[in-house]
Amino acid sequence: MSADASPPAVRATYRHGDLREALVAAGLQMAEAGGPAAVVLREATRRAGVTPNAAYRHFADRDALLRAVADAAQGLAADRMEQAVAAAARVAGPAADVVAGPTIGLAKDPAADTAFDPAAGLAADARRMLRGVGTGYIAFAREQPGLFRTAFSVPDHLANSADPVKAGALGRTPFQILGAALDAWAAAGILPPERRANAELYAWSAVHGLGMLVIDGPLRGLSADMVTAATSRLLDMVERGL
Amino acid sequence: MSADASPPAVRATYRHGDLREALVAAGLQMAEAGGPAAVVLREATRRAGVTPNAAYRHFADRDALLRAVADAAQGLAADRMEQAVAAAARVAGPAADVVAGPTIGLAKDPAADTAFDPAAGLAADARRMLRGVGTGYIAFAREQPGLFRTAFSVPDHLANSADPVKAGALGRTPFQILGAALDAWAAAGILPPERRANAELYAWSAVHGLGMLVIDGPLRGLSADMVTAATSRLLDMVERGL
DNA sequence: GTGTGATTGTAAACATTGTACACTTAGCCA
DNA sequence: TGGCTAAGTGTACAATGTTTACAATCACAC
Repeated sequence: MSADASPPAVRATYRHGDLREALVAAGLQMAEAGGPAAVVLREATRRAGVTPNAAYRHFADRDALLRAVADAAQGLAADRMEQAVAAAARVAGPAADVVAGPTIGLAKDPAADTAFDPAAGLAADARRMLRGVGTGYIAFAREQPGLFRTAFSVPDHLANSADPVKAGALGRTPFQILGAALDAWAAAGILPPERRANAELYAWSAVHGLGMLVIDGPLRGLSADMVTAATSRLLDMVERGL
Repeated sequence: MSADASPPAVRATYRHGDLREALVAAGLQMAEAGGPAAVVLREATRRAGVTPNAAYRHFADRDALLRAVADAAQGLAADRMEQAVAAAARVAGPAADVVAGPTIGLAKDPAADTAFDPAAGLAADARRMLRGVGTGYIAFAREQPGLFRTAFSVPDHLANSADPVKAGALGRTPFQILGAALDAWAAAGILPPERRANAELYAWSAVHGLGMLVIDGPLRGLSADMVTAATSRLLDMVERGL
């Protein structure tokens, strides 16, 4: 806690330049270290080298600041998820669409095998994609518990799930990334149309629940290996049950 | 916020009698109204008719009080779950040998049963029980969002999941109630033994995730019907995927 | 250029909170 | 009866969110 990143932030000009951004950035730092409760308005202004009240020119109150920080955190979560999805796709290699790692046996049509059946290829891709989404989500929860809690336990509405302020570098929000994976499932024919509606909720619920329980719920303290295994098995359950 | 339950609580005796209990009770009230963040130590002492510092004779700090409140809230959750489990069992009709309540040891002699296929009866009972657990959990989240958040998002360890202080009136903690339902699944042969281990985590994750998302996550604002439907479909997924 | 008005920041102040330290009261037991 | 000790009180302090009044600056029409 001694030599922190930002120096007292002495500022020459009267105007800050982009105080709003600076406050959110400071908020992210604090959220990273201590979750949503650690996002304190005065400290944010301090780090921005500004008087406490200056924050009120950009945010109605502390809660508004916290929400902005939460949105930014969701963007970071989206980045981590995109990364995991990309990694999962890459694992497949150039040609082989063989199942990755812990994917349990769920082959539908035993006729289709390696390369010939295009539908099987689509299905394998879709499964990989969804696993990537879940893996990335849990990875973010484990790697950045403070940001995770900030991102996903600050009250918000479903209607805002696609708000661009929550998007990652690639322009998609976590919810949209998940939705895309489920669309892929539907397109590949492994998710019956009648079950596509609201499937986000179920998949998200499962993974979000694990994330919360792992980082600050009754399941805290599980070893990394246990969490990895649990994630894998949870995803198995989702795949089987969707 | 005007005429609150407890009068200023004027006290004749110097000793309070059971201050600890009074503080937890006050904390529960506040948690009910505003979640964990609303549990404020000074206000609790105020409601108990006592000086702020008196609380420090019973709790190391605000966090210790909050944890005690969370434990009590888990007990209330357990009560709601037991109720739902019992209701689910009752639905089965008088013939069923379903025993609600804390009875976990299932019938040992499969011969004795009303239906023809005893195994099928056991399986149906087990499914009903698990659905009851999930339904009760979500019902608690919806009926008491503040208590739910307090109960299940205050950091704790898995090792404490069976701590009697978290138990409901029937003596079981939420985790134990869930575990009993899964035991019933295993006993009925609908949960392969190799999948029984840690199955609590997956089932809990799914339902807990839905609970969190519904009450103060991105899914807040869904109508009651939508939540009911989502709960049912989520439980379908769990049943299919466990 | 130069006023003029809206933006953005500052100054001072207040109620509330968690918590430490030193004290008092009263229940209990030898 | 006397004293030990648990349980409450009083005072105090630093920190936080937030309000109200004021000052500096930018931006732009003239």
